[in-house]
Amino acid sequence: MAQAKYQQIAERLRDQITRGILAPEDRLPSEPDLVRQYDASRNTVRLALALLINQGLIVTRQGLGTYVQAPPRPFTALLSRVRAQPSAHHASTALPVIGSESGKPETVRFVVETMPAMPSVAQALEIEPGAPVIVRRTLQHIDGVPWLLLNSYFPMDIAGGTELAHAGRIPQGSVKALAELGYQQAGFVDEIDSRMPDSRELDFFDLSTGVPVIVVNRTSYSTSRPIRLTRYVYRGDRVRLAHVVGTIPEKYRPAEY
Amino acid sequence: MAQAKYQQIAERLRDQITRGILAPEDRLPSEPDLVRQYDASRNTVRLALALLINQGLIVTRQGLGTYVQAPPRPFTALLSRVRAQPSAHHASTALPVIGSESGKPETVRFVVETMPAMPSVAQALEIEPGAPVIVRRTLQHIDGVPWLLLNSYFPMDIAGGTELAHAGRIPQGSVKALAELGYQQAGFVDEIDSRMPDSRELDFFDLSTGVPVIVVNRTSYSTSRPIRLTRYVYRGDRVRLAHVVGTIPEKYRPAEY
DNA sequence: AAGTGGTCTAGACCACGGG
DNA sequence: CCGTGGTCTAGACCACTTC
Repeated sequence: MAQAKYQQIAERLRDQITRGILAPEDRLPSEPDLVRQYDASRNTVRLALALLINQGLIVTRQGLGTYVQAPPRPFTALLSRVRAQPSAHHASTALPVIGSESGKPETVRFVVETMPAMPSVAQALEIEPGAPVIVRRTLQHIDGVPWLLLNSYFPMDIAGGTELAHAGRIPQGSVKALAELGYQQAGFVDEIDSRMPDSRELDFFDLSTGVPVIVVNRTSYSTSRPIRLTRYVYRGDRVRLAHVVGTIPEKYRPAEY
Repeated sequence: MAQAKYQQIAERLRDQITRGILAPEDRLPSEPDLVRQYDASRNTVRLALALLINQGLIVTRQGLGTYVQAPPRPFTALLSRVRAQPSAHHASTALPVIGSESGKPETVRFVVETMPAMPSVAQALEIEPGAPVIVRRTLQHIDGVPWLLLNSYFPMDIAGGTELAHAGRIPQGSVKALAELGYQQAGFVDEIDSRMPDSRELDFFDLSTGVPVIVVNRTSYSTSRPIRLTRYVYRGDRVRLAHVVGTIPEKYRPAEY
């Protein structure tokens, strides 16, 4: 046998999906049907389905059936827009959403707390691991869909005792607040990763298996030191990052540019 | 029962990994051991392990055992470096690699062909789906590790019959080649997605389940029209994208900036 | 040869969603 | 109620790695 039976079944089903024989939203044959169709045990059929689930091609709904996943990507977060004058770079709390069809992000939860720095946070902020940092956490929905988990980390010696450590919302934005504290932002580095969600992210985004998350780690610097780390976590199935450099023809620009 | 048994087993094992009781590279108990330890059937144990595999936490090696996955991320691709003068933007065939430890990318395969445009390509280039486009395909390794799948698509009316359609390597780069054809690049848009790999990508990168890919779609424009679509596909477990804006302190800059 | 994970079977009961 | 997917069991044989 060249290939395992469950892989053959998965391949046949995958073919039917990519060829359009099974269209998005269509129901696959039930598991007992597939057992008869491919002369396999139910466990083998489920192994085949698990492969397709992990590729994000299908989803199962208990009591209903198994369905071809329609890939929806309505939200685009604007990583950065670069034109001749770099002073125009935004640096808001969350990356702006572009595209006309989606609604505005709404914050469904917001907390400020002090906690010991995780290793990755400590490394970015150049402090000792476990040293206290101020964390501002935001959960955001768009049109009722959870789309963004946002954590901002500030070194204790910069933000301790300031409005960053206590205030709920900061109207003028934390970049301005940092500038008023004497830490003008001179630049930032974005590091973009993709990985599978942890249990917290799985829970908040209500993700099915086979959906990764996109993580943007934005480290902001004054002229001499790191002053902030902002970590954006997006669901990979609904969010795409955009990044515009130079001049592009007018008609290709999303409305909000 | 509040939670399925296989989920409880997975949770216990996940705890041991995150707490460091099971360190990276450590071997987990064998499946028969776990069967005894948790009083479950082997299939249930394997369901638990499948969860952790899909989160990228462990890997199995037939005949050897199951091991805690060490997360290696040695390669960083530079998406864009933005300073005061935006003319300094690179626009090479592949995004440059930064960081001193990794070797140089080597092209292991390179082909040029003409084929009908897939819908996503047609949309980006503003041509009819199925219309012919010229595709330049590159596979790249770093230190023997496959890291990049790169496809560049050119509209037929621009690149047809030119060196872009025939030549092997283009020494001066395709951006310059396009400029010599009268299509000076005025700007580009990057759209960054994350998803699970398809079978081609799985095969080239030799990925285990639970590892997503990062896709960068870079559409380049002249002053009036799209002139190129370049699609970069990176493995999510070894590659991170970087993006630098403004001025950051010298010591934080990777060597190649 | 022995131990590991990979594949497969046959059957059971449960939980959910809809008529 | 019935059909759907979700969970679980017990046992079998195969393929790979090491000794």
